[in-house]
Amino acid sequence: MNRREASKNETRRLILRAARKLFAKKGMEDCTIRDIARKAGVSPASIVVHFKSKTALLEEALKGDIESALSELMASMPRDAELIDSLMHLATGFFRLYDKNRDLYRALIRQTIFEPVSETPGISAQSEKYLEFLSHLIEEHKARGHTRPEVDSTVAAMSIFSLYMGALIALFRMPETSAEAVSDILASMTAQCLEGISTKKNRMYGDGE
Amino acid sequence: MNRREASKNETRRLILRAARKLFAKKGMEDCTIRDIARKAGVSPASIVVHFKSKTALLEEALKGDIESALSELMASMPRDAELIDSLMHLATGFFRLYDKNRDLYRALIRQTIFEPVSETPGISAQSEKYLEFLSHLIEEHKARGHTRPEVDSTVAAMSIFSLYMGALIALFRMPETSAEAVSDILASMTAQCLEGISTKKNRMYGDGE
DNA sequence: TGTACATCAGTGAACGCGCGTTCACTGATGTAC
DNA sequence: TGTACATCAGTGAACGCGCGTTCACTGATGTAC
Repeated sequence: MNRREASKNETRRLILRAARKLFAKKGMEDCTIRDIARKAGVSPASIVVHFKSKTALLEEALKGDIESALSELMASMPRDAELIDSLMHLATGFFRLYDKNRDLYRALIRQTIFEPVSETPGISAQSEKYLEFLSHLIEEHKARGHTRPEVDSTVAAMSIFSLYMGALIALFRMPETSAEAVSDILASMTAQCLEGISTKKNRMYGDGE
Repeated sequence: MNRREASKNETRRLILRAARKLFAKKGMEDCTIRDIARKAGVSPASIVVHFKSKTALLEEALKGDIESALSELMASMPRDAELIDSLMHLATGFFRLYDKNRDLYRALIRQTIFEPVSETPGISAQSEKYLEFLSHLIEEHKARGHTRPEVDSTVAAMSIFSLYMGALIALFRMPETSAEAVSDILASMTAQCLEGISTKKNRMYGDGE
């Protein structure tokens, strides 16, 4: 690495450090690019050169926390547990993370969730990774005979992710509700989804059993 | 009603009409409050008096379409159908509505979905109404013996709504994907959720049967 | 019914703000010879 | 190794834009007597 590149990275690092502090302290809306520039000791124009927009900067600023949370959660997965327990381990872990600064994570998710995938490569890659992990988890349970063999694990992963998103919306929409309460709701929904809603005689499974 | 009130309503109506046209034509971001004021023939300040913000104006502008779509869909529900068919009737109906102007509905949902309930009374009331309708639908199927009696219909309604939201996110995130394709994905997820994911021996239901 | 006053919807211009963008520039660093 | 030039990260000031807000105001409408 060049000296030039090194100093570029250093500037980037300074900006990110200032951004993390200021975002955490004042929230997304209440701090400006100029504030962050001042704190980082760089020019506002420099921030725009390094990061496309304030949203992109927020994305980068929080990326590390999200990634390390995900790694930790994956590493601390309960072994040989029921599927519901594994899923709730992951979900509650994320809720706890978001609960540390709801406003900030709400801002992040609101800005990114409805954007075309191409606009938010960072977050998209993380979601994709998470979905794949869920999918593998289900395949694993299938191998152990705990999941119906005719279940498409990709579809199941998307379903579980959707339930998680539904709970996340509830978390952000109801500021007075605790993360634990939202976890409990999600647990109910997930359990129900795993067990099924229709009666036996109305189900199509079991044909091949 | 006073003449004063009548003229107030008329102004409001003029603003909404102009807003609907302009929003539909240019999208949320590309038209300003001043544009709408000009088209409506009123002062920009007048819009702010009538509506709290541009987002609130968008909400009001689209409210009618959403409400009438919901009424129509409820009225045209297939009678004595499978639960999955009823659910997909509703979901595809909404997807078709949103697909008429994805950018506009994306803007609406993005601005409202993560806000505290108190900030978006209009949309919140509509979601609430929809959730209740789903809940009743499930109770109905329970009475017909097609839904497991121990299923909590409120939780089930939230689950189904979450799956719908997940599909909606997909619709907005993937501009090149058709509404039909998203409907198909949702159908898979919903069917799976109704039938269950875990194997029989891993299920807890049937204790009381 | 008529008059005198109060109310209030709407006006239009101005304000301060943050945003992304632009631009000419500086000066350290890299590179070709 | 030394020199002369090219590159490019970063600067700081300015721009135009849309936003919500403010303000003194106008004039039609409502109301009290």
